[in-house]
Amino acid sequence: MAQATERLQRYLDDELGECRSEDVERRLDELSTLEAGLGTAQAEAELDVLSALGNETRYTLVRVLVAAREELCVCELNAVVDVTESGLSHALSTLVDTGLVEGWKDGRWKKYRATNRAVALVTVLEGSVTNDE
Amino acid sequence: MAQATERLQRYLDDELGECRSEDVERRLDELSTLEAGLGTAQAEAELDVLSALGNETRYTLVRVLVAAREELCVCELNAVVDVTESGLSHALSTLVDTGLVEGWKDGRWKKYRATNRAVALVTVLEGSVTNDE
DNA sequence: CCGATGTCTGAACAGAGTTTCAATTGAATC
DNA sequence: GATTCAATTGAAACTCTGTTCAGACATCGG
Repeated sequence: MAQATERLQRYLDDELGECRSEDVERRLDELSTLEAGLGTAQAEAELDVLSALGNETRYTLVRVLVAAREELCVCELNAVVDVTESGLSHALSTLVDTGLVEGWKDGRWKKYRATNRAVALVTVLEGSVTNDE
Repeated sequence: MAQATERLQRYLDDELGECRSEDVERRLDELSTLEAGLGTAQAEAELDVLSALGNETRYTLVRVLVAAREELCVCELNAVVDVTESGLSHALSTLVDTGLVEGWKDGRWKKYRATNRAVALVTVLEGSVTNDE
């Protein structure tokens, strides 16, 4: 870290023309402020959501549920993904934990539907990734 | 899968009152249509974006770059995350690959800034996760 | 040129995340 | 109540990903 700070000093020296150690301090402060931004707890929650979606099985499930615009039974979802029934159950469980999906029992069947959060994310993602690249 | 199809038949039987094998076929078709939705290639690209963001180091970098609203030097980003210089480089590399960040050389320094895609995603994510849960 | 500095790349290891298997729970039917 | 069926749970096996280490490449100043 000491090494890195020296490099930052040289960089700021380049940028500002000159640079005292107090300038380095200030910049480090600014950077940690940026990092703090929203609370740590929230950032963690967001990260959980992202890593939940960042898996083929789970993302497929979410996309299907969003596209369906209605609840689907586990036995229907089973036809959509290529995992064991148990694997499907695990996947749905973490999706529920991250608030991307909600499920309830209906007789001996269990149904799941996408939450608003899931709809928002999938929508933005599709819109954002369509454009470039 | 044969087992699963039988279950789906029983389910549709429950739902529709009665159910022929052609009804099962139709439902399976509908489900695979939902799954297909947008092209496979696009879904893969989206998945890449999500798994790129679903990592603490990379997500922190993106959040900082989005919050900064300007380009930052690698030597500055190094102060924000807790990885080796090499690790930082790898992280930035996959972010560039997924179109979340763009970088260019400026003399002997290298600068990175968030893309519109990154801004859109982080914004929605923060908005969506703040509300409930 | 030569050394120093900034950043990147590839291979290897460690660790985390996914999937499966086996066993269990809860609900419906007989 | 016993049985069947839908779905879940926990643990184990396997896979994949993230990080580091070592070395390479490019740029700048002497």
